[in-house]
Amino acid sequence: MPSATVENYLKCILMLSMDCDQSEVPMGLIANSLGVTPGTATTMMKNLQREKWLTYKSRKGVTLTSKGRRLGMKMIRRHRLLETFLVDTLGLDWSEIHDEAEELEHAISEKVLERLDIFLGNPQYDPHGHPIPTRGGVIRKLPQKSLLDLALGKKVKIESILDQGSDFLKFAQKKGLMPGKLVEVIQRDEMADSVELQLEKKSKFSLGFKSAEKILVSGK
Amino acid sequence: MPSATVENYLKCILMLSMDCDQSEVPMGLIANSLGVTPGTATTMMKNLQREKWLTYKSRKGVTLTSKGRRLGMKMIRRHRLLETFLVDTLGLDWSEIHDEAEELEHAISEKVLERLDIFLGNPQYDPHGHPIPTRGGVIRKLPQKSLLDLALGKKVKIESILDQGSDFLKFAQKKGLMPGKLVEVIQRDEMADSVELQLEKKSKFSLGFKSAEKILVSGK
DNA sequence: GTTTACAGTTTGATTAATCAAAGTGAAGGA
DNA sequence: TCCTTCACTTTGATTAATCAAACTGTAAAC
Repeated sequence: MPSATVENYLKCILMLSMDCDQSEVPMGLIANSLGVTPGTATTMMKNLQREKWLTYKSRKGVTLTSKGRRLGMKMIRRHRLLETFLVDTLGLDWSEIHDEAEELEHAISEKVLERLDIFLGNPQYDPHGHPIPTRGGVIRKLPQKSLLDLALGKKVKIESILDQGSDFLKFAQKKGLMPGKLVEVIQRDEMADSVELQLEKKSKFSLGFKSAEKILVSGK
Repeated sequence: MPSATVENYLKCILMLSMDCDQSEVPMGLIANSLGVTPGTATTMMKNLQREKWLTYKSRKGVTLTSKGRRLGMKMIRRHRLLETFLVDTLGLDWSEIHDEAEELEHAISEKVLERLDIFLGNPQYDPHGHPIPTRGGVIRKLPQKSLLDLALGKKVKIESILDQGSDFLKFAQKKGLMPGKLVEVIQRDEMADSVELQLEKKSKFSLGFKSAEKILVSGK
């Protein structure tokens, strides 16, 4: 059985390969997002290759095997179902669940997870609007449109928040930037690098481009 | 923060010191119940002493410090609350929850645990009838009377099952030997080393002395 | 084409947890 | 008192995961 460390590496590599959308994930990204030194990542990739989780090409990067992709997907499923449980059932704060789920995902068995899934009513999205992979490892695509791509004056529904950091999430929650809420971009200032937003029944506020890009909205 | 291994050692030592009722717990018992070699236990005890979890006397045994007892008790609380959750909320089988809780207890935070406690309605006993320590580390005593100490023909309530093994638990569950059920000893055979039992609305069956001793009943 | 910068690799060491097997001390039998 | 036994301790080795720091390959910059 894979260790918690192996589970973390594979989940991380899968997520990187999903958003960089490149089959070959470079060492640097991996080391960086797991907070280990490059040497550690290199050593680890060789071990993971030996156990057929991925293929590793020196100075190129790694590609998950289907075995590796399956485990990575399983970890994402666990993580997101756990986050859903922590918010919906136990009432934890939206911004504090990531780290909790990060621990629990390595300790929960398949059996308990599937019971939890049933108990929660087979949710499709976690509290941040991220799609939960099915038991078979299929995951819905996120909308590709963010607040940055939005025409002025158009009201759209927030779908997903692309940030796991508790600081940004705390801010987003306070402002009402949460999945399901309606939002409108009323101003856009290229020079100031920011957009001005209006949420229903809330006062206006503005958001830098970098942050606005993290708020995904429905495509219609 | 203590590792899962340290948490296991301390929980184990606390449980041993509670049922052997001796402040000094011998090495052999510890090594045996954790399934490690004696040498491993000795080495570990020295490390645990260095970090003030216990005091270790060579060839005598170990005694938990109050810091050690507190952590051990916290682990028992986590374990039993988790078992309660797995049975009451997720509907897992009575006999399959021990190992699941054994993993989860190292991954769940104080915060999540206390939310879970509230969600479950502050249960006093786990599904096997074992008392759940309070947040402050106080634990109720188990009844001291087992089916072996019972006068013939007296109907009493089952309080607790002193066995974590899934085989015995599966058997007990099938027979209806569960906390809350009423039971009566109708025969007792010293030679055959067994007692004959009658549960309400069930057929009679018999139980060896060793097993009968694991079924605790109310004192009245 | 050289050169250089930097991404990535190698090497040597460390820490926690473990085992096997050799060694030892103390309590009870002779 | 001496000896034996067995519980416990010591020693030397292993595995997974990590780091710091020295080294190297390659692609872009000159």
